[in-house]
Amino acid sequence: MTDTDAIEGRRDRKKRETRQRLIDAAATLFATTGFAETTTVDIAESADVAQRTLFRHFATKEALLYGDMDDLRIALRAALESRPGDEPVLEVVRQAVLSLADDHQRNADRRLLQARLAAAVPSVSAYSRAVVQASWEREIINAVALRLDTDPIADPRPEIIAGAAMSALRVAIRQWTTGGGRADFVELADGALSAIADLTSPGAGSTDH
Amino acid sequence: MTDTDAIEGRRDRKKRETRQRLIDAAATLFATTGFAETTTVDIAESADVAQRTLFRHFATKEALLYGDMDDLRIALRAALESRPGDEPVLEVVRQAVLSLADDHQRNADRRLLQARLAAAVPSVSAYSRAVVQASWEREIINAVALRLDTDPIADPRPEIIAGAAMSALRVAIRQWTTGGGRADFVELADGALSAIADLTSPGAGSTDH
DNA sequence: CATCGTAATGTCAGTGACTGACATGAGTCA
DNA sequence: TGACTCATGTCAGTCACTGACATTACGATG
Repeated sequence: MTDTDAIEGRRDRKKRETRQRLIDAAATLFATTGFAETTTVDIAESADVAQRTLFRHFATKEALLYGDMDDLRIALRAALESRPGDEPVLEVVRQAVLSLADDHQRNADRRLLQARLAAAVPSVSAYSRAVVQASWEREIINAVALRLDTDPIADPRPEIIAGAAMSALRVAIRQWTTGGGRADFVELADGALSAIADLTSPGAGSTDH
Repeated sequence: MTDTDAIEGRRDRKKRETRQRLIDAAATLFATTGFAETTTVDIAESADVAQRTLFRHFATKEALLYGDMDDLRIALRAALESRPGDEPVLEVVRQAVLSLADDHQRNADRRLLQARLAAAVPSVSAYSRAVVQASWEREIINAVALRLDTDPIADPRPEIIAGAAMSALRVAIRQWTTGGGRADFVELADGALSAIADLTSPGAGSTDH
């Protein structure tokens, strides 16, 4: 189905399982005991591995909380690449953001935990912004630059479009989190994204109080 | 001149001086020895205080590197508030970003050091994005919301405009840093900011490869 | 199936950021 | 001068994270 299933042997499977046990153990402990209150030794013991093994799988405690985010970034990239080449850029970005909506609905508990900890713990907030969201932003920048046939280093437009999109996404995530994950993420995202389109067509950049 | 000079006594002055000595000692050591290679004990000794005193002034090692950024945020706010009420929002944001340009030209060495460390050290990058830049972004969001007479929590437009502006600012800072601080920051910022205006008038959000 | 190389994990002993508790001394104010 | 406050010093501790080395489990190869 994907491209990473090149006949996985027992060794690779065990490694992947250990990694997943660590992620799940961490999420459970963070949810019940709190982020700061949970030590990496606690998590390692709960996953039945040595602390050293934990740090071979994850560089930081924060990375452990967001351990399942690589899949999400890959899904985002896939969504960006799957759109027809002549589709308007904003629509491509919209579809990409909506691919994240799907995930949030399916993994609501985990995403809510991450969002709540990001709101409460500075180091988690920093990781979320500077690592997780920045990686999404880079995917969008590259995809937009490709479609505009431009150099994302010299031309600021891809980065600006991506920045606006990420802000819309953050608004949607915040509203979704505030509502306890009960609201329809697609609606929220569409609402925020439409504000970008409003900027690009009417003169919303001028006075209108 | 400002509003924080409510007759500063000797005690407050000494506290401020200690804080400044820590900032300068840290910058010097970071520049000569490297960020990771410099310990907080080194910095404290270089500033002739106890390590405990360092951590009473700054919560983290990263905060120490960006210890002079509060002034910058205050300047940004002042720039946002000083613009006439009927000025177009994008022009207000432009003036605010340009107020940061002034500072970068004046404190080029310090800003280059911060930018270079942010590019090289993950924890510094995270702090820069999630603390420093996020605080600027909040200032812009609030100012834009005020001018659009809208609620920045419910209405996504202020946050999206601020997100686009922050992306433009990041592009300008990156280009300025890449050029060793020799380029004209105002030109770079104007170049990046004009890409926002391009989005709001012509149909740059559609196909145009 | 025995063997050998390799990759994952365990063990152990650090380093260094950061914190709480308590002591001290300088600055301020009556 | 004397009481009071607040910045700082001292000290001991916790915990995230790392390097070095030993060990065990896989997997390929004869």
